[in-house]
Amino acid sequence: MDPEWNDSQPIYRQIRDRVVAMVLDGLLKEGDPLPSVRAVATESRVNPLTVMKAYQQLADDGLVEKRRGLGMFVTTDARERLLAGEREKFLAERWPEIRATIERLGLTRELLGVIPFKTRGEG
Amino acid sequence: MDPEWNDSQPIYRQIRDRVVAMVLDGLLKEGDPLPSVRAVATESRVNPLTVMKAYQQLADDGLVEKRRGLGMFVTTDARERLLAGEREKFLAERWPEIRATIERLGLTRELLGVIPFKTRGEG
Amino acid sequence: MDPEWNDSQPIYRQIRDRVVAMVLDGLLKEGDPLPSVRAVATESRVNPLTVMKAYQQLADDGLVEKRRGLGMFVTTDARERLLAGEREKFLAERWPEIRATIERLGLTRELLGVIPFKTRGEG
Amino acid sequence: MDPEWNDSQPIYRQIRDRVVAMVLDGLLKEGDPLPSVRAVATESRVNPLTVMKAYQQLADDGLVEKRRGLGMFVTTDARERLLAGEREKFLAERWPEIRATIERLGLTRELLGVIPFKTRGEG
DNA sequence: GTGGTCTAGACCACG
DNA sequence: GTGGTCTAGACCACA
Repeated sequence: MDPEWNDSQPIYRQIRDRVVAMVLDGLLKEGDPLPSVRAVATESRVNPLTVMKAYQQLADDGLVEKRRGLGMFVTTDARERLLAGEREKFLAERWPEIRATIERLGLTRELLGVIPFKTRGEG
Repeated sequence: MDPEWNDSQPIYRQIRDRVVAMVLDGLLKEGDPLPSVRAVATESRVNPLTVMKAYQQLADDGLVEKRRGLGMFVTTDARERLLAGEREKFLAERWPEIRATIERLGLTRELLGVIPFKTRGEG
Repeated sequence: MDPEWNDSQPIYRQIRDRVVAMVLDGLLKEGDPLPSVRAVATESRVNPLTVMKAYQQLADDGLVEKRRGLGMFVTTDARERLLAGEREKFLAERWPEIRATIERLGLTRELLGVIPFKTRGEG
Repeated sequence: MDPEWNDSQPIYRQIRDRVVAMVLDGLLKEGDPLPSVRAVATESRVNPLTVMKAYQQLADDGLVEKRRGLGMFVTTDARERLLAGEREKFLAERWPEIRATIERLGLTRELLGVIPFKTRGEG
């Protein structure tokens, strides 16, 4: 009904991932305020609790810090820590299974599209 | 406590995926019998209903067929149909998100390991 | 209105602390199931979400593990890890301030009651 | 980002406690002026309303008194009344829980550091 | 304005 | 039966 949300994953997870992506892409920088819980809830027509759950998880991960009465802000070095942490998690927890599937299905670089050989800029 | 199961996915899904992998890898060929529901349930200490659900899903996908009183058997051309179907599903439903993650994290072929350029044998 | 709950702390925190205390006191041992979310909610006349929040925190802390469809169970070595972790946290985060207060107020062992000199049994 | 404030307690409470500590430690004596709301707010980069709330609470407790146009001053016998009141509050409201935690964690005097046996001078 | 907590009640997937 | 997610709406403390 709402094309914004993917039904195969909880909404709070998608909100969380969206923020993570924005930090990784540099759209949210250190010290930037996150849109308020209420704002996101209203705009995306989602319950505030759902947004809060996502934000709480970001805070637990140290990606965001709360300032009483003011809101939530991207922490220092959030992007660097994210890159390191998410990379490790991806390579350890997701990639082995994905790679096995790729090989099992006999998929090739032509079908998958190219993955760069050199690291792209990170700064 | 039980390292056999991944908590991030339903057990019946993992059983189903395990059978699919065995077919793709050629460990289960056309006409081969699947291990009995009871055997799998006992050995993996899982509720028989859970195994049944996995097998039922395999039957619904046309990958196995029930023969009354005998059990379930891998159907003809199961591997070929699987390859086509799973490939399509993977490329459409999973790969785009995975690829976006890879790019966002700046992962390279060195870190991921090589993916063959040419299609490997499929028959 | 309900003497069970202390108004100065969130209920979910009190539920969490209650379970922690039961593990430390040996009333809940490795592998023991936690009372179900619904059971606690009904018995304590609290919303299931509130209980869930407490239980989720216990799971995040690794004190408890979820088994799909079965419930939540005390993990191996939960008590030992709790003792170590909670001790460290208490000594680092709470005790310095508490001790400063005690000294500032000029409180003595007579007023506070005795604290044992030797470690009590832990096993 | 600002190590001055502890997120687990409201800022106005922390300001209040800071003044109380200074009185108990003799750094602020009877008749001494409190730093102005504006000064504290500027220096600690806090909303003046927050400082005001802390000062108001101190005034409500009879620890300081407002003199129109001059500011706020520590009242007579502030330290003595504080000692009595805070002691009672601490022993009744905080110490029982703290002591239970200490015993549960099996903490000893060695780990906690020594608490004097005799009452130290009280003024 | 901000986030934090809670309720009542619903629907879902899993075993 | 279990936990998981979500909604709608309320009240609170804090700045």
